Amino acid sequence: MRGMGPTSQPADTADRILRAADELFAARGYAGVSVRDIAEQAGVNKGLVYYHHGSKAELFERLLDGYYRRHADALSDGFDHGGSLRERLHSVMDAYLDFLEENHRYAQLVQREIAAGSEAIPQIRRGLSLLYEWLAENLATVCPPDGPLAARHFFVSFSGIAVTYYVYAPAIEPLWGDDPMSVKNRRQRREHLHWMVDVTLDRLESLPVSERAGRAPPRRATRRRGS
Amino acid sequence: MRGMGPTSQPADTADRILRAADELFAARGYAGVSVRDIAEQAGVNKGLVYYHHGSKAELFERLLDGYYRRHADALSDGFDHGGSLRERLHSVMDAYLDFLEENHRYAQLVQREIAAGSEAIPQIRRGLSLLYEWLAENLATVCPPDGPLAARHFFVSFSGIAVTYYVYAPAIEPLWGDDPMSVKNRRQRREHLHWMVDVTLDRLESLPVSERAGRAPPRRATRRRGS
DNA sequence: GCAGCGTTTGACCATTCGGTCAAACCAAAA
DNA sequence: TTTTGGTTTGACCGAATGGTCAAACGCTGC
Repeated sequence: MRGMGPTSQPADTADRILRAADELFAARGYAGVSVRDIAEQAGVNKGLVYYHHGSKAELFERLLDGYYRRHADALSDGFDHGGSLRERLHSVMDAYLDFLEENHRYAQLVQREIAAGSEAIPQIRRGLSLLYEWLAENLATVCPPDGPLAARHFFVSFSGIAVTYYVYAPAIEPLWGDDPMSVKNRRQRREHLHWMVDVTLDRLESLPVSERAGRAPPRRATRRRGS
Repeated sequence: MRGMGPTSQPADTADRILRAADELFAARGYAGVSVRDIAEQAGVNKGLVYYHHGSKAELFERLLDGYYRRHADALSDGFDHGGSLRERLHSVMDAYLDFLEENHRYAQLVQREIAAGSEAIPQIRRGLSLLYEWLAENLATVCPPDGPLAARHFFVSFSGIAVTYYVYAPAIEPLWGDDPMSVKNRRQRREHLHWMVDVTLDRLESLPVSERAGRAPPRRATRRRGS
């Protein structure tokens, strides 16, 4: 690695560039930020961006790699808690929320670039995959394998529910007339999500066994769109 | 308006440009698309983009305006259904899903540009505001005014849960090994969301009245993050 | 036929983009 | 002191960007 070189602060410069890129990419998206912007934000010569990180694309990739590592670490911390299914679900939810609160730029950054082709962003897919497979495995005992109550739908719903808050926070604020990222509101949000997990799990556990394994999911009180 | 001019197809050209911009902005984001790209996609001279729509920013604004109108129309269709609270909630959910299915590019487009400053995108705020105020009003009888079960949290959760699917569809596909936008899966998703509405409403309606109005929300079976 | 007018075209502009490079820099090893 | 090698700088490149414009086009009413 390029660490601890003879002069001033080599790794420090590379890191300042990375942090500047983090802020700008999250705020304006990959295409919305120029290398000049990044260099200026980092207080550094533009050429240094290429010296330390190769290119704009490679810089972006390194940024995502760092996030992916932290994401995977945070989730696996949540995964290897023991206890009942309910306790494990709450552990993972908390781990996910911890990660999102400490890396809320990640959610914005990913969210901005994911809508296009996810082809070019394997880190994101791998990150999602971890959570998806864990959930599919752990919900197998209470969810039917197919239909609207299959684990894969709860994966989308609960990861969506968790991420949405942090991604849309700047848009939510004017609606609420209150800062969604305040300590009080973040704690309330956490309680809300745990309540949702409990309510959902309660209902799933109360399903007749026949409806958990069969292909015909419960349709009670649901309806189609024609009013 | 500039409609029905003497030559070839005036309004048609403006519309083709708008449609091309729609596709490209949704796929690559505002900054990721050049006016040349749009003109090429529309099969039209670049100058015409400026002739018909003024500038890139103004073109984008018109696009959002059109979506906002359709969004507002779709929602108000769902709003003025009668019946019980439960029936009205399902109507609005269906109206919202109908809109998202017919305008899935809107979700991607909005989602891409909302994370930055929502300052410059008043159309988006107004669109969200319609749904937020309707929900806050209609949930007032079953939700406490504050705390983790306040209507505003359910607004974020359920709009998030609904939108996420359509925005992340390209990223979900490789995970599922199945196309989330297929007819079968979209119908399943709809049933899943109605199930979530029912489960949530059931629990809210079973809350003791004291917990619906008081400032202390129920904490049963929820926990803090330290495991 | 001809004027009038909305539309279309392609050349053109200044600016910014991602990226390169030779030269200068500077602390530590010799 | 001189050499060394990782680091920093500013000038520079071709391509692409958003935007402009005078000229050409083509239909309609006269």
